[in-house]
Amino acid sequence: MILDHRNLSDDVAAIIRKMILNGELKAGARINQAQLAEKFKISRGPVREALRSLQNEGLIKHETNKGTFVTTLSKQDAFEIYTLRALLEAEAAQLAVFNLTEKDFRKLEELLDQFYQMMVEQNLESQAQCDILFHRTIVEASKHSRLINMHRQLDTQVGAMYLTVSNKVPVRVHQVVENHQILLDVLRTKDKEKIKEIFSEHYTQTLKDLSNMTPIKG
Amino acid sequence: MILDHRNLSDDVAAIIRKMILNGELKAGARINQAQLAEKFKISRGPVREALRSLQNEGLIKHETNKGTFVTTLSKQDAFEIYTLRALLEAEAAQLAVFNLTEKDFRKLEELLDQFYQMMVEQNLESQAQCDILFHRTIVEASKHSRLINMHRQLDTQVGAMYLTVSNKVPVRVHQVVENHQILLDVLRTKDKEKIKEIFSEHYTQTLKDLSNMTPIKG
DNA sequence: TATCATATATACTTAGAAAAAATAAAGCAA
DNA sequence: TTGCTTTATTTTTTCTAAGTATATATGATA
Repeated sequence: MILDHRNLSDDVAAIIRKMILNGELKAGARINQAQLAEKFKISRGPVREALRSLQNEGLIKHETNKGTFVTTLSKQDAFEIYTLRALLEAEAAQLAVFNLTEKDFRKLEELLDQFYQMMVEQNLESQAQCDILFHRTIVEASKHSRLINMHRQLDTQVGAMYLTVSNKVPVRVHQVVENHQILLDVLRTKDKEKIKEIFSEHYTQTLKDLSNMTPIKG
Repeated sequence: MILDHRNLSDDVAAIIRKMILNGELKAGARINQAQLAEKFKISRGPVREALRSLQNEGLIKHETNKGTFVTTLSKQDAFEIYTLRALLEAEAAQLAVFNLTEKDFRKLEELLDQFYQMMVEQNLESQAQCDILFHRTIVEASKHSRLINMHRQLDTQVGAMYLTVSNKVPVRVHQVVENHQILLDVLRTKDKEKIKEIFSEHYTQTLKDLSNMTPIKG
C-alpha cells in the first residue's frame, strides 16, 4: 500500500479511481467499505475519506445509510459532460493564446504524431491517453486554476463513460486526428473569435457522433 | 447536533461552511480537527470527512500532515471566480430559454422587487441573498445539473470573498438593480445570441468594478 | 401480501499509537 | 551578544482497532 504516499486516503482514492476507469469496478457496482479496507489491509477511516473525494469527482454516488455505487451515466449525463467540456475548453483556448509558447506548440504537434501512431497500431488506450493529454495541455496553458480543475474532473468522467460507451463504438479515428490538427492550426492564428468558434464546433461534432452511434440508456 | 440529520459529516460541513461565510472563521485561520470535534461533542472521523468536502468546495485548503486553513483569495482568484461564473451563467441562461416558465419570470420579478426593497432598507445581507437567488433561479432553469453544481460552488466562493472584499466596497446598488432588470428583459426576448452577449457583459462590468474598487492583495 | 425477525452495511464512538511538523531550548561559533 | 544549528518537547495530523448503534435489505412466517 505504498505509492507516492502522502496520505493513505488519497492513495486509496487513486486506486479506486483506477479500478473504476479500467473497468475493474463496473458502472452501478456496489462498493463495500469494510471489504475494501480488508482488501487493502487498512482501517475503514481512510476508505471513507477516499470515497468522499471520489464522490465529489462524480465517479461514485453515495447514498446515506444505503451504500456507495459506481456512477452510471445516462444520455443526459453524456450531454452535460460534453457541453460543459466544450464550453470550458473554448474559454481556456482563448485564454491560452496569451501563454502558449513555441515549446507548447511542439508538444502538441508531438502528441498529434503519437496519436496517429497509436491509431496505426490500434492501441486504443494510448490513443485515449494522447487525446486527453492534447486537450489538457491546451487547457493548462490558460493558467486558470479553477477552469483547469473542472476540466480535469470532466475528463475523468469522460474516462468512466468510455467504458460504458466507446467500446461498442467504432470511433472514426482519422477524423479525430484531422480535427485535432484543425484545433492546433487555429490556435496558431491567435484569433480569439475563431478559436472560440472552432473549439465549440469541435465538440458539437463529437456530441452528435456520440448520440447517433451509441445506445446509451437514459 | 441535530439539524436535518441525514449524516453527521454533512451537518458538520454545513456548520463549518456557515462559520466561514459569516466570518466566524476568518480567511487564513487554522482549523483544528480535535478542537472542532470537542466543540461539537463528536468524534474526529466525521470532522475529517466534513473537511474533505469543504476542500472540494474550495472553502478550505488542506495540506497533508500540516493542517487545514480557511482559503484566502487573491486578485487572481477573484478574476477566476467571476470569469467562470460569467461563462457558466451565460451558457445556463441560453439553456434556460427552453425551460423558463411564466411562473419563473414572476419569481424573478419578485426577487428584483425584494432586492430593491432591501436596498432601500440598506439590509446588505438580504440584498446579497436576493442577488444570489436571482442568478440561481436562472441557472437552475437550465436543468444542467453539472453546470448548476459548479455555479453553486462558485457562489459560495463569492460569499467567502465578500468577507474580505465587499465590506470595504461601496457597491453601487442602484446600478445592480438596473443591470438585473436588463438581464430579465433579455431573457424574455428568448434571443439566445443576445442573451449570451448581455450575460457575459454583465460580469465583465462586475469584474471591472471589483478590480477598480478593491485593494485585494495578490 | 403484509409483518416481524434476522442479517448486513453504514455511521459513529472511544481510546490510543505512529508519524510528521511546529515550537522551544540548549549549545556553539562569530 | 547575536546568529545559527542541533536536539528535545509538544502539538497535530494520520491511522488503527474494536465495538456500538442505527438504518436498510433479506427472508421466513402467518
